[in-house]
Amino acid sequence: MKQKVYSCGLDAAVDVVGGKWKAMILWALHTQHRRFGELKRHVPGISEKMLIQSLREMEAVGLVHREVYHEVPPRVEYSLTEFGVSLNEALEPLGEWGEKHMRRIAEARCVHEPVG
Amino acid sequence: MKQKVYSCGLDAAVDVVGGKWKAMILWALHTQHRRFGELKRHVPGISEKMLIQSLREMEAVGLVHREVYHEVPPRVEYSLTEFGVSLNEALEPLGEWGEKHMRRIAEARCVHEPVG
DNA sequence: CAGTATCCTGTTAGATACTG
DNA sequence: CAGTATCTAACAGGATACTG
Repeated sequence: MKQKVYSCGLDAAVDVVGGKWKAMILWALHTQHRRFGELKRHVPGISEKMLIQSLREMEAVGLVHREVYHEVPPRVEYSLTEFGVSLNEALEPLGEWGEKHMRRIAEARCVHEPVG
Repeated sequence: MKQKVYSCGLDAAVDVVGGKWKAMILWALHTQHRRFGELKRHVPGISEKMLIQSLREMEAVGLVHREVYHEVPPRVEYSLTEFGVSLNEALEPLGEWGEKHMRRIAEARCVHEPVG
């Protein structure tokens, strides 16, 4: 990957939480730390591939902490770092906005193909 | 497009501001209304295709208003609706977060291919 | 349980050329 | 100026099968 140059803060933020799943994963971690399987249940529709991929990227940026317990069966717990918590807080207003206008958004985004 | 069902507010919000450009376009409109060409200059790197496409989608959701002036040469001005303004406000903390941690993010996201 | 490894597809976005 | 049209590349993401 090339040197990234962001043109504004939003650009950088979107680069980090962008994609279909990261914001939701972050949200799922905002109260407690969770195991891989737990997360999978908490983010409905996500595949194992996308879950681990998103987690790894967020771990690389320092948003998420991964703790391995060497037990049988294996246990791995994911949690937010301080950095992750701060991002989550920054994301909160957006989440509320989406919540509030969900119906309107859903309606606007499903009537794309005119009937007939 | 199928009926959309969002699993949370963030999901819905990301569906609306997602992609590479929309958040930045919204931002570029947050102070004043702007013409097509102005926007292009204000969102560095965007192609005309992506600009118009993003604008149209945001117009369809009601975030952006498009005003055509029948002059020669043609003039079209884009501005935020009330709805767009509210989204922009919800986006502000995220923008600030990105601004604050830009360097860290850029560093974390460019060292992907190990040397040699 | 917590992943990896492939293969495959649809969508996103870039390039280029053209128009009212 | 403000777009449209077309083609193509790249990537995100899904499906499926396998592993320590």
